[in-house]
Amino acid sequence: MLVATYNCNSVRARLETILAWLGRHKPDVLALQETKVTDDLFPAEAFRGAGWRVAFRGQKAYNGVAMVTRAEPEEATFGLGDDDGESGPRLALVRLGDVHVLNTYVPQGQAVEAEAFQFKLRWLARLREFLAARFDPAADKVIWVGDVNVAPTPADVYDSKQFQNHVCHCPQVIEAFQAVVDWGFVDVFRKHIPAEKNYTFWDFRLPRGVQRNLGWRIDAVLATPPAAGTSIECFVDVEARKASKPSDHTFVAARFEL
DNA sequence: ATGGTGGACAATCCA
Repeated sequence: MLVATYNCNSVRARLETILAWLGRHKPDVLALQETKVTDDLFPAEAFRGAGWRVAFRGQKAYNGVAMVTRAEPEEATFGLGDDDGESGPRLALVRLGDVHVLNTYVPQGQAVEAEAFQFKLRWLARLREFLAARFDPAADKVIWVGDVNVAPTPADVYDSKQFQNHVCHCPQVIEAFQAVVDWGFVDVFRKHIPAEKNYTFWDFRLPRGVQRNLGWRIDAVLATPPAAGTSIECFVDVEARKASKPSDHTFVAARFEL
């Protein structure tokens, strides 16, 4: 089973890029974040016409998640389930047989002194509760992918010192993220890819940022031990970030013997 | 030196 993730920064603007990647890699699941479109305007027919199933939950201009799958999921749900739909466009969960694939777009947080940062910390705490209420990490096969907006170690950002107070790298956010991981996840990305200058995101605003590799690892692939134990590879499609009309993130994928 | 670009969507907001 091949599971992939991509923060597309508008599914409509990146539709051809996404369809080309699907055709090339034929994943079982592609998790998308920042689709930036309401459900009535989501380009579902473009995916279905190319032979894919797609489930999505979005809103106008911001956020939005989608799950593109080869087979129809037995279940597809959205949101953390503890609100009035606020978290829907940030979390998708599908079940394919006994495998659960979770897709999150964790709030970015804006600045450490902003209310949005407290919302981010609470959101991560709520995610741990969401998992604990539904799964047993020792028994259930759960694969968690997505834009987690956290670079959890100094090796996960090109200049760790410069970003000590950044919402994606400061000690408070790393602690909040680690609490979710400690619920029961193995870092499948790190199992296969060395902790040196291997990133998934390069800021649009830095001149030649990709060529200079001024990146961050803020897109994640994690899994509970019963699923992580079967992973055989993980890769970042850096070439896709260099193509015309890229997102600032790129595709990350992992293969499991599931 | 606190910039830069990209997307949505219509003046800025978010990243």
